[in-house]
Amino acid sequence: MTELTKNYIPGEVENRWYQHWLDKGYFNSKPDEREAYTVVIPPPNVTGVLHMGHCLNNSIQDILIRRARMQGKNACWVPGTDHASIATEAKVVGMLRERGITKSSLTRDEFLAYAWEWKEKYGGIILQQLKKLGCSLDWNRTSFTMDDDYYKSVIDIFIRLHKDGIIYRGLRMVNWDPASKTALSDEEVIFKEINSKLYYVKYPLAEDSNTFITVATTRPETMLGDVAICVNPSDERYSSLVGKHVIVPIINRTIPIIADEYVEAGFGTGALKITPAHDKNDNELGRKHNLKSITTLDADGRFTAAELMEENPSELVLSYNGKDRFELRKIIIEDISQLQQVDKIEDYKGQVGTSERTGAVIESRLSLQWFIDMKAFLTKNPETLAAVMSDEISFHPAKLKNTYSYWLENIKDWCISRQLWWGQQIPAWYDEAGNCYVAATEEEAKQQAMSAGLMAAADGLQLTRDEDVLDTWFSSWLWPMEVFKGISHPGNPEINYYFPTTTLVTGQDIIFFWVARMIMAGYEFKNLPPFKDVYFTGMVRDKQGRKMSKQLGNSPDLLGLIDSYGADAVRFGIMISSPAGNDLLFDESSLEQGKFFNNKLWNALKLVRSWESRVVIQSAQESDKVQLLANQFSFEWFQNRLNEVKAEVEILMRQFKLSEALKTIYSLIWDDFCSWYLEWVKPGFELPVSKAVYDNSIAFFTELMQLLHPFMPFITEELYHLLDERSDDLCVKQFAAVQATDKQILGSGKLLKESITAIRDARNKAQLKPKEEIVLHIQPSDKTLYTPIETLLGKQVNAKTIYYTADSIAQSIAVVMGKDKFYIISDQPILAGNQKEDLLKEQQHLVGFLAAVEKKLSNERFVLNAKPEVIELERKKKSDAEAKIKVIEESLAGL
RNA sequence: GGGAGUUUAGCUCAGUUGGUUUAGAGCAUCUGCCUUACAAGCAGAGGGUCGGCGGUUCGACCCCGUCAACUCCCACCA
Repeated sequence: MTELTKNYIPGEVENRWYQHWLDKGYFNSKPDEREAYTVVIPPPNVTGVLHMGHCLNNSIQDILIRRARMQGKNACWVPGTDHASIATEAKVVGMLRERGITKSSLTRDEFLAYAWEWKEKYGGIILQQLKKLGCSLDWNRTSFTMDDDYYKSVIDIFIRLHKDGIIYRGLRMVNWDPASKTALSDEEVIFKEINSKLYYVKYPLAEDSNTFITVATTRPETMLGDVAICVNPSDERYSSLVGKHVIVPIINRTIPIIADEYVEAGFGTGALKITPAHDKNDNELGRKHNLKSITTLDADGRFTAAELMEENPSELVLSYNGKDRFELRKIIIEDISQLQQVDKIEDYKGQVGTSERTGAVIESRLSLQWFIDMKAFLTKNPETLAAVMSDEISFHPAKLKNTYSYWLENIKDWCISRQLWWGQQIPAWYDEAGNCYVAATEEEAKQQAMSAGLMAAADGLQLTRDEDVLDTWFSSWLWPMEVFKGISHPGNPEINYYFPTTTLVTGQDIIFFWVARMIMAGYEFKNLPPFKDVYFTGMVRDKQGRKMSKQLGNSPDLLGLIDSYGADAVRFGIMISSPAGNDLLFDESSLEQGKFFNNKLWNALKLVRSWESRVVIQSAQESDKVQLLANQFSFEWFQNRLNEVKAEVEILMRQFKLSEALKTIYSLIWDDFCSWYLEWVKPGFELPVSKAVYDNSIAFFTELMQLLHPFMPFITEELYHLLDERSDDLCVKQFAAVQATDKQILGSGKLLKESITAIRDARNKAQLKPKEEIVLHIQPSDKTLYTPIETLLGKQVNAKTIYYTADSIAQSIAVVMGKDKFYIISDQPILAGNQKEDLLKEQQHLVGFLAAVEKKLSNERFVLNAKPEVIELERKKKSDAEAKIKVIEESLAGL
């Protein structure tokens, strides 16, 4: 076997094994007779690069998938990317701008050609980066939400839902992003608190120009679209004015004063200006009161006087043309100030909606868009809510069920059209009269038109296709189905086998965007839940709890981290500090811990491997029966610890407590295996090693590597092969069934560890050097407990002889451990140290404890009410405490 | 404005239906060790009364109420 380097070097190992796994096709899945374990990746944006969030998310998925693969399941993890219409279109537009090309100078097809070119060149870098992390994705299945079949499926679904009346087109107030010039769904709007101003503007009464009504507004730039002033009907300040009129400054339009309960008398001046074209609430009020709507801002958020022309606008008004809304705000306030009609300006903290993608302040804008009637959809698919509430689909953490149900119960219609080119183009055609035909092709649309009798002949028929594309989420809600062609080729063997998928791992931030809609889609199109468990990860933050962001520069370079620590260490670091369902405070020191762990494994390997050349059937030491028994004890104890931990890990994994599971394995390896077991069986310097010790140690080590493999795949695979010559790979090695544990031997191990620690502590305090041998006298409460462990105890505390005694030993260091006592005799002068002080402290503690127990037992209501076993327990506590106090008192008397 | 969650050692978190020794882990800290697998290490140690108050109970970190702080989600009071 090869010489082992001093330290573990991850880089070369990781690339080599990943390639090997690929070559062997271990990640590829085909339907077979085994149970499927299916995970579909939350498709990252095709424009994306790997960041900490992906790292967390995909590490978790890989752990689940690898473990399932090793548990005899047919593990299938599907990779892919999302076309991300807004984000990608913005990227492509930016790229074109750099080349001096504007989008408006291109035809749709030309633009799309550039977009595809961009996608082929830069898209999906992130998938390559996932390989670095060790993700065991089935690359043959890589999907994209704009693949041909996928595209067709989205179109098909649109047509289906339209036919069912679930999709409709309508003129509504929508969230308008002036930066990307498209409508957005409510979920894409993020409200942010900003410091703005509240402007108090005086509107003179038409009936009496000396009287004013003052209106408080944050948006004076929309003033030229005002069509009424509204007050609360019970507001006495204004009751005499309702029904009269005011004159809008600058434009000099005469508008009515109306009353509506909607207005809160307490806010501002209690008078509200109504601008139906630019505010959602105003729009509703406008409709209620039959007011007209005057648009003054265009799609770019710039002023337009187009709808004001019939009012013969002044030069001043015309000069506003083309001014940006924020610039206009300043200008208008200046101009009204000139008219002496600004009463005052106050600072004001308000919420504004911003675009999730571009960050631009959202405008409410009246426009013709496509919607999904969510109420109708959910009435048709009540399982969407019911399945989650009944845990047919389990959320982890479960608290998100509340969030989910609240959203569903207060749902609004989903605006699915986007004024973009990159995406699935809406399959709707319009004739010259404006009639709409929804069909897969223009031919079919024409047929529809003709059969509707609205068109005389095909020849003269001019149809134009809807320019818009569909919301990205309208395609990604089909992801778990269409990656198996479940929509484009329903009933195919793959969808039947892999769907419903097993577990979805995703961020809490897209519970509405994606998770909820996938569940809706699952029931609507397949009548099945799309997955059984959903594991929601929190957000990755920095040490101080701040979000990772480019501006703060606190977002680490993941590939750089993988280079310097190794992928296993990165996975370890991120998983160990990732409590289920909570945000993760990322700290590079946890990666360091992972790296140290790698090194610990490497050193343990070096130790065990160094024995290889010294193996004998039975060592000289072992000819001694005592040594043989001691080794036997070590084997049995560790085997049982291993069984115990395997069972614990099984439970933790079922509960999705991955971080806990990793901690448990980490401690098993570092503490139980390295610190205890290996030290127990380790032969003296350059002494031969018995075959039993060698074989068992290799076998245990191998099992540990297998248990750890899902979390740290590379180093475990490497060590698996370095521990022994193997023809198979750990990656696909199947777990054996978990065996029962022997509580008695675990108890003995615990006693051994505690005894060792207690005696070492006493040695430390007495300043006895580790090399100095001692004689140990044990005064046990039960000698039989010590016989199986005495040899190992002696070895670990460097005792040359062990005696049992019934009496205290003079000239010794006494160690009290529960009801047992140890006496240490050394050739060195013994320092009294703080022995007495420690014993007194312990005594005080026990006396207090005993008092509490006695109080409990003398309370007759306790004896009357508590369960018998609890009372029994208290009695035992009492007698134990008394025994311990006695031992301490004896020791104190001897001092 | 509504809703949810959190509050346990310096930091990050466990703590299963209230009763097993007046609370556990990792990291950090302190002490002693370059002991031939490992100083990226070894052997030890200290540190919290479980956010405050009140209640239920024989018994509360755990259940109830209340107050406080923090976090998140939802909701366009102009």
